[in-house]
Amino acid sequence: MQLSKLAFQVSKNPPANADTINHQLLVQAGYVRQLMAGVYTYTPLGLRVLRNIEKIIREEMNAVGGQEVLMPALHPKANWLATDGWNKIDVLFKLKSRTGKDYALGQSHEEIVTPLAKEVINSYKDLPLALYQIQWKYRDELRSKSGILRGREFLMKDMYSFHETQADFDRFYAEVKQAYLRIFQRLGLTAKATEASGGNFTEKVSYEFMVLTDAGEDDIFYCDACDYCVNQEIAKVKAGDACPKCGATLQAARASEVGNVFDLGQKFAKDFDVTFTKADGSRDYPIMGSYGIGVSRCMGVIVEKYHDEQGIIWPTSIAPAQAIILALNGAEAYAQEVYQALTKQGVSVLLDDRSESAGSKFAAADLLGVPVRLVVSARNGKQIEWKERTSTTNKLASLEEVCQWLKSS
RNA sequence: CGGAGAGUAGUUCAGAUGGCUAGAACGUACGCUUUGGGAGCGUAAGGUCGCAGGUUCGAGUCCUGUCUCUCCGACCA
Repeated sequence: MQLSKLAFQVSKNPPANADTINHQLLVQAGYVRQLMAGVYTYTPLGLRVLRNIEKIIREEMNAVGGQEVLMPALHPKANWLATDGWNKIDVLFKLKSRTGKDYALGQSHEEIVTPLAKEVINSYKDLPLALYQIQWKYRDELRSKSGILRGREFLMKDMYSFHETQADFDRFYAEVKQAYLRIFQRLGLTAKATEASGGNFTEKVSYEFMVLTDAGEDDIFYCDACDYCVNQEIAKVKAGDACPKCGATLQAARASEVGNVFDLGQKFAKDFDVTFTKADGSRDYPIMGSYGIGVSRCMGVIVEKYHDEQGIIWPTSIAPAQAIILALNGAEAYAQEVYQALTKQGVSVLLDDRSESAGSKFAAADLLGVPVRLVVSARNGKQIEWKERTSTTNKLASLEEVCQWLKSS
């Protein structure tokens, strides 16, 4: 990607009306554009980040046996009447066609996936089944806020599993919980599996995956010594209390929920009359689970966690590129050469070939937050200056060395 | 939905007590100069001052309504 041809460029001015870090930096760096409160466009570079996050999630979901589908976002009223969600869920967006028919926009997909799964679940031999998708969700929030952290439209990975027995569900539930922790770790986030209420979904305890950040909206109590963590909304403890698991002192913190897992029991299977034949010939309802990850919210939380005065600092795993080449004056031709060589080697690299001053290019590279900055300058001959975004020092290297380092990173 | 702040050039903003052709910086176009931390000089384009009413000889400025954004709250799978 050559910056001179890029549709959305970095801006010298931070946007007005953006108080939250992720909102401010993502807009200023040109990763997103706001259409209205809680609704954003992802630009070519922003979309790259989103896709990189998706890729990690897909790998882990596929690894636990999830099969990807893409369900509709536009739903008929009937499915939401079946669970009474049409009346009970106040964040459900409802709309009417010009012929007077009622529709809903998907805020989650239990009402769609359950009747869908009914088609393929006949026998215990068809279980377990896990379907997932990565899709836009719509929620009629009273107030959306904090940049891309709480949108009325947001990208979510939602998986739904169906099981023959509670034991099999418990096994899968634990596997997904581990997969989630791996996903967040790969995204550069330290997520705490937090006990929380099941909301409208279930009476049982659910787990929310919380990342500590002041930009979040949840208050949690957690233990530094072990993995105990509980949402304040159901907490029977408080900060300063002894951890019920290990006895250490509990801390209070603000956090953002980046994922959750729910034990749905047989509620939805019963609502949609999904049954299967067991080995003994009797019929039963499958046990269901649902598992969400806020993909776009993750992107926002990552910016909240990884930035400095100069701009964003993307974790390498999801950065829009591995490196950015700055073509300083007198070295434009060689910079092109380096860009072509690295691209040919499969390295994802940006080239700042704009007719900007050196200072402007340095500032843009910092703001964009690409992990490695490669300065190509007449002053260094064929040597390339390597500097990591997180480092204050740099070193000179040959094109071959740079290529090796990037390919192994 | 309650409370607070804000809507003026592509962007960020300035425009006391109402007063003539509404300004700046950045960005953009052209020319010259310049090239290691958001360069300099010159020229130019770019605005129904969110929208709709009203008061007034005269409204970006005052009044009413309305829309939108941000923050706090309520709310939140």
